[in-house]
Amino acid sequence: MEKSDAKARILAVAEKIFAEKGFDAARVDEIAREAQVNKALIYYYFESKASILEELFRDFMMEMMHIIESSMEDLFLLDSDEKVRAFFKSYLGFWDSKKNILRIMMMESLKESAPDEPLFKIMDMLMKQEEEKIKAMLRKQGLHIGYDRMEGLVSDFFTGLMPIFSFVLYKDEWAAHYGITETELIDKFTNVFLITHLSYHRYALDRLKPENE
Amino acid sequence: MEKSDAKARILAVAEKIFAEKGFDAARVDEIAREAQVNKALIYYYFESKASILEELFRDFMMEMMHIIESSMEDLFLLDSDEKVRAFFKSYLGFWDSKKNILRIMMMESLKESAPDEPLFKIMDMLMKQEEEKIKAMLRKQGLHIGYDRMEGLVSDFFTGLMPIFSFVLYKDEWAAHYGITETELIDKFTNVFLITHLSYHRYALDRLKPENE
Amino acid sequence: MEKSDAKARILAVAEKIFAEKGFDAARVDEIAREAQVNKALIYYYFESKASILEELFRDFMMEMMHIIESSMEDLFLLDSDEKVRAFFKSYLGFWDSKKNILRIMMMESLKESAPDEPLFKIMDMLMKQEEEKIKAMLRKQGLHIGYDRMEGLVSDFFTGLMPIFSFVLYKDEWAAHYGITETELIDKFTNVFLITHLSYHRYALDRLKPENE
Amino acid sequence: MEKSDAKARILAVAEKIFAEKGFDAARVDEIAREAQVNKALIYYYFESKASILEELFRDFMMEMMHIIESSMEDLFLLDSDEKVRAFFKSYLGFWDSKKNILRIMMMESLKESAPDEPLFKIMDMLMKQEEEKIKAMLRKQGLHIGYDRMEGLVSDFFTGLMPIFSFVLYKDEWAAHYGITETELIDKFTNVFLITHLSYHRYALDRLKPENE
DNA sequence: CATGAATGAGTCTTCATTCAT
DNA sequence: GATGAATGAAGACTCATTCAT
Repeated sequence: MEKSDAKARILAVAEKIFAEKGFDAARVDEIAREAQVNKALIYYYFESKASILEELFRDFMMEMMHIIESSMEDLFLLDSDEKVRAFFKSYLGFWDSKKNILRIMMMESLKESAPDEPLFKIMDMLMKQEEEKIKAMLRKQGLHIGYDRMEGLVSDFFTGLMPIFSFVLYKDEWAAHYGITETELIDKFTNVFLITHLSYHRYALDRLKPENE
Repeated sequence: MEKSDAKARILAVAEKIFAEKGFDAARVDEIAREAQVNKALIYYYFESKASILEELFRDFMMEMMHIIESSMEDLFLLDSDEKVRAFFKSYLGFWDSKKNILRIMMMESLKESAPDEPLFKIMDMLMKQEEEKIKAMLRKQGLHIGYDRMEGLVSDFFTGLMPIFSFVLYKDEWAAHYGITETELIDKFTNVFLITHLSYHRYALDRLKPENE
Repeated sequence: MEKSDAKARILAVAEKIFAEKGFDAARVDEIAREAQVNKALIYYYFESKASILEELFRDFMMEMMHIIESSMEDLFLLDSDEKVRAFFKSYLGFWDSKKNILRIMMMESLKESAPDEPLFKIMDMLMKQEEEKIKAMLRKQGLHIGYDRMEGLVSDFFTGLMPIFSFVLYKDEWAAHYGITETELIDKFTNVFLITHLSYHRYALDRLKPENE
Repeated sequence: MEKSDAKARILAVAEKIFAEKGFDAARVDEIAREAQVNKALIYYYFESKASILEELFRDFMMEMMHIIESSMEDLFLLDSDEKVRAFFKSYLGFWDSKKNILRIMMMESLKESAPDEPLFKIMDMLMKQEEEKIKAMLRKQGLHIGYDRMEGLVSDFFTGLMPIFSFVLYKDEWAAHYGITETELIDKFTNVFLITHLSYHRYALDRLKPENE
């Protein structure tokens, strides 16, 4: 039940072109040309241009779900700075590999007329998973589960995910604009992210400790 | 040299519609209709649909320049938590008032084919200003100007501006999605932002102090 | 408030082409070409191909209403065979001048998925008018208004209007197929129609007369 | 040489869909779907969409020929009103069973660009048969064959066949529109038709009788 | 026979832009 | 300034038909 060659090509090319010029500026003709299929074939596999986008999103969500369920180690249990940095960089790499779909998603979600916000769906998937880890960790450390869940969410979204997504999406242009190599940029961002975002987790944790009150 | 009424109306409506559906999905007809002007009049004032966008961006940049030069107090010299919070909230309010143009800018800048990246221009304007403040502050405290400028930039952009921009752009949907009032959401974001982003500034500063080595 | 030249031309050509090949087989391109207007201009004046048809129908109905209200002499009060024949022929001539729209209407109304049946609307308009004439006539002759209205309707539609419409629509081909001149054909049809359809009116009338019971 | 199941299904479904939306608006895809055959199979059995229509017409004509030759009693020899009415109703029932193909035929024949007019072919078949009956009848009654053949044709087509066809094609909508049951409608139409159309036959016959002058 | 995939040539409709007044 | 009309060049989508297996 693999996707046919042509269909897969259409999806791949559509993803690329949507990312390049945005959904609305993308042309079905161009997708057909680059995917080397007859334009009508696109409509054999998809109801409309919009439904290509939907399938792209759906596929991505499915993949995300599987990945999140199966792996995604716990950032906060890594026991050395080195390990934390290494893990974070591989995490960045993961999102970097999803760059195109991420870009499309963000462009679409910025429209005020946008629908149910796939961005939030990702967030929810990510959080459900993290929550369990945090709970487990807290239990191990003998702490009560009393943290401010909503604030955690706010932090993870706006000062966690958003910096990471924007980094992935802007890093190339940034590197070019400010004359810095990608490697250096990744290093600096890693520094900065670990200091900023992780300081929230530290803070949240501190708030829970009995001797802290 | 004030903008004529009609022209101003065109710009205002265009900004609204571009923000709602994105530049490419916006229709000149719709702009004309909502602005209550004849479609041809748009072409009397503007060369093309794209040049409406350009003027919108240009105007915004001009305004930003004036605002930055004239005001923009120094977040880091405010001497009480209360004052810092109050200032930050008014800062959020400022960006909130620029929401539409920000939205358009982000949508456009996410296109891989995007041009000179107005986002970076804003960043540059903001930084130039901050830099001077920081230098002044450092001088006053007798510290050498030796901090990692690029890292500061990375931090300010990815963990400062991006969280703020995304907050402004997503807060309504977020509040709706997670069932929280806007006021509460602003509060929580303020908490989180001050903890995360400011911890970088603290850290950067610490790195400079002699006794810190 | 006259229809602009171009719009009128579009309507005229559309009527002709719809009649020639049917609505579905008619091509907007062809209408544009024959009407000597830019194809896009058609969409400046009309929402869609279908709405050209609707306007054609609407205009026709309006015209019918006016004509029916203002004129339409009473066939049954004409006092000599000659006059009846002459009137009937001019009546035929009237429908002949509406041939195109009639043709389109019939084609469309034959579709099972057809909507509110413009054919019946015509019928209703025609009947409302005739009814009054009949009532007046009966009153003058001192007869009770007791005729079977529904049967009258059935007669007028299926053995009155339908023969007339089909005559108008098929007469040319008929004349060609059976090798007869149009004039002769009209004569024969007039004979036949006056014998058949009018015999119903005579019969209905007879039924009402007291001595007839 | 029976039609294969699939082929028969294609023909049946095509007939239904052509009748519903007209030949031009009917889609080969839809025929395939409803007939539960692969679209390509349609092109195995038929050269083109048009040739489905042709086969439908051809089959219908064949059937008509057989029916006409074998049966079709003589309406004018039935000796009581009751019998005439009963025969006429069964005649209506026959055409009602051919409703779909009739509908298609009429729609197609209304196109000005229509070809050889299957409607006239039916007419011719019907007439050839009737003619013989009439001749036989006349001979039996000792009358000369001197009637106006063309006028008879005109009558049979425009005030015989057309009312019957339109009755069959419009009766459902008519009943719905005028709020009458089908049975009642059939009764009324039977009344009306026998009065109108048959009065022509009576008239024609009268004209032939010597004592009639 | 049967089918999933593929395609050329449309077909309606849209849209930014321009013209004439 | 302002407008109704006009237009070229696409744009998304369709459809009868064919191919390969």
